[in-house]
Amino acid sequence: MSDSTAQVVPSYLRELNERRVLEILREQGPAHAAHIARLASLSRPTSAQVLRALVDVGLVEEQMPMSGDPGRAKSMFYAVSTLGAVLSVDIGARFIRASVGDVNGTQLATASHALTETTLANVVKTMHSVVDEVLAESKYTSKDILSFVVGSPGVVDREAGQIAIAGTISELEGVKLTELLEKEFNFKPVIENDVNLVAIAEQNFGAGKNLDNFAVLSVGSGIGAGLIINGQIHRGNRGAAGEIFYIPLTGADDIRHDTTDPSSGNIEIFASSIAKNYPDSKLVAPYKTIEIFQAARDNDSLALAVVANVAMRIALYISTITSVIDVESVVLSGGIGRQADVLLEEIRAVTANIVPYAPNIEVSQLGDNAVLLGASALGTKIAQNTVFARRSNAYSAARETADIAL
Amino acid sequence: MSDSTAQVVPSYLRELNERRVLEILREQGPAHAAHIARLASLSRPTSAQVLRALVDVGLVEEQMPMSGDPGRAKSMFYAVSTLGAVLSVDIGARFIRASVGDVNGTQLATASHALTETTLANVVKTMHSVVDEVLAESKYTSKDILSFVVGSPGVVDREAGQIAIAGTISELEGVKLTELLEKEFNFKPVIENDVNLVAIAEQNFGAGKNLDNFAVLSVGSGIGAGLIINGQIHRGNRGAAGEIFYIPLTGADDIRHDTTDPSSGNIEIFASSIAKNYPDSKLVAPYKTIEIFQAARDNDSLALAVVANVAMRIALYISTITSVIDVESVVLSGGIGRQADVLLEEIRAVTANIVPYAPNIEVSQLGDNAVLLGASALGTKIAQNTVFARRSNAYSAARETADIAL
DNA sequence: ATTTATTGTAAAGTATCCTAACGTAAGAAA
DNA sequence: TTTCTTACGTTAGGATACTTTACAATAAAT
Repeated sequence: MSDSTAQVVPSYLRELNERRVLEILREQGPAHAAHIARLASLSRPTSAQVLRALVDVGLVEEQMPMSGDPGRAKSMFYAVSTLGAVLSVDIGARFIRASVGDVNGTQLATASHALTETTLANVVKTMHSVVDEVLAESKYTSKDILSFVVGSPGVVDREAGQIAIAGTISELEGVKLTELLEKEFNFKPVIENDVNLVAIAEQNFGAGKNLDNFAVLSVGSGIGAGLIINGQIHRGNRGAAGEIFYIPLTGADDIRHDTTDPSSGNIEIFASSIAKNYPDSKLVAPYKTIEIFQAARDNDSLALAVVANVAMRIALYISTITSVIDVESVVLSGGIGRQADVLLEEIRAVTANIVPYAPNIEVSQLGDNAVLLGASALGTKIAQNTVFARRSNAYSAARETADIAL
Repeated sequence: MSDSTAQVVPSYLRELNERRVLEILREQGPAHAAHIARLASLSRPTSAQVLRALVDVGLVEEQMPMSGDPGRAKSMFYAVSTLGAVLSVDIGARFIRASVGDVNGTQLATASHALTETTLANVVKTMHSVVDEVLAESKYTSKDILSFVVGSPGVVDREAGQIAIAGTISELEGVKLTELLEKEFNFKPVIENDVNLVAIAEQNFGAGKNLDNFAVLSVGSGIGAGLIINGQIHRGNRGAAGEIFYIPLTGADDIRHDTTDPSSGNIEIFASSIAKNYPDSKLVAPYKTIEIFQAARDNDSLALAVVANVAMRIALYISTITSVIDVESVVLSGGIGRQADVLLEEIRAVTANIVPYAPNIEVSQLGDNAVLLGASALGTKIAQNTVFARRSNAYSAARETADIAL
């Protein structure tokens, strides 16, 4: 199945060890050869040799002796971060965000531009302006781009490079985004579902840092999930994994039928519909999601009723995800999900009532840039592979492209 | 995450190649050295050397030159199958089945004994009798056992080696099955959920042979799923993946509340409840599942109504699984699922109506022994690892135990 | 000032793989 | 029948990679 047909030759060992050393250098920071040798379980001579090779190729920088620890004068080795730029873009329904980072994952610039209208033309135009801004701020130019990851709502068809069920930005539907953006930006983008990127972000920087199996449940104008299974993002056979709003859940109909509504309105509509039962509420129409949650924190009766209903529906989806794949943790994200601190206890209680193995349920701490963070984590991996592959032979380059699945 | 801390040394290459050659030999059958060299992308000298090492260790057998093909006289190499026995047991609600196979996956003996009452004592007793029978027939003794895989209903806690939600055999609940069976049979068993084993069976011998992502939906006295994700069985964080009967699906309540009923009765009960609306039906109470399906094939009105209802509910579960993990295919199994040929078209239609990315839906062709086949496939892998590890050094043995996850 | 700890490098040894070349054998072609 | 072709297995040589051992260099500790 996953048997590579590539030859297993001695040079493969060296490649494995070079990748290993580079990764250690990136994760643990600068170190000298003997230290690397210990971390990588290599002998000192081999460690030095591997480092020399990485320096020759420009992936690692050597800083000549400086004092510090006991022992003989020794060089420090750094993973080079100036090889090029990692460009990330988040196409949201209301904002387009972008960031530029280096190969080691450091963010250099971030920006967010409002998306005034959700036409394709305007999406592209806004992308240009926000990308120009972050590139300028980062001091990189488009020629330095090593990877270009774009987060988008909808189901991403990776073969065709297009969006299938775009939801909140319906004009994206059926557009060959890869092709289009490659023309626009002169660099082939990797398109990825936005919730999947949030999951990758949580895996790298958030609540999923040490978890092999968890889900991100994004609740906002629509509802969707991103799954990390066995330490890897799970896209499914056609990229439609996590498209849970199609599940015919008892009592969850209003959430799920709301997905094509660009406003995150259905909470607001629900509030209107039950408002008359809560005359003592201080909330007044038109109801706004944020205000409702704020009022709930102040124990407003209408707000609490609305929030309880949301909690119930979120619990239903969490229960479903757990029942199918039994994750260790579910992280709530998205416009509504990130407000879920008010209803966390309720969600936990309802979930525990439905399923025997309730997961941990937490609220994302990553903020508005979660998609960008994920895009950038993915982009960093891609960039590292690209750079590494440049100096590798054909045989190992083939292996790497296969690995780019992340 | 999955970074092994083990050293990457030259002998690791040899190990990789030895495993590769052995696997080729097991899958493709006997071959001579030059042929293996081509299949494994090795040079002829290396191929010969690897084979010699495997012969020395007893994993491979060499048959001296025989005439036939063109070219110089050449030895044929066989993967040795007489290293020991792979024992598999399927604890079902009504039957306990067992089989003995060799390391290469060939079944040597199979038997099935009725489980007269579902007490723990009787389960153990029946296991003994059926195991004794297959061992005797296979000509192996308990000393030859290399792996012992037991399929059981319920959620398997692999740490504790016990069953959590046993469903159809409630007496298994909370029993430390690993410990108990090790005492009884003098060999430590690997306990695995029965539906998971069906999934492994389908992956190895059935509809999932070339698929990386598919699910087995087992419909019988209860309902459950087994998931192959990324080519691997997915057990979930606590072994509860696929326990889908907890999902609060609209209209599926009767199936899901039936799980503790040891008879596969709910179809029969449903038939009784609507029988009065179908006076022209030739079916008479008490209704039997098998008879209902048979009658449906003859277009009996009551049977068709019952079957349509079952189809709808199955479609709901398939839709849910697909929405969460987007599998390529769903294989129907279990007492009712395997009768689903009558309702396949209906299931497909309803599913396509609910979800945008409906999977292929098929009926299992594996028959009553599916659990055993899966247990035996899993057992074969475990046994191969055990045997291989015996001759390996400590460093590689550690790697293998980690891999036994399958 | 000496000892101790630790680094970097060189040399030697071992393991792995490959290619090239050779001898052998069997069938095909002349 | 003899020669050619094909294919196998093996040996030899060369390349790569990792380890261990040994030793010089250096800074901190004694």
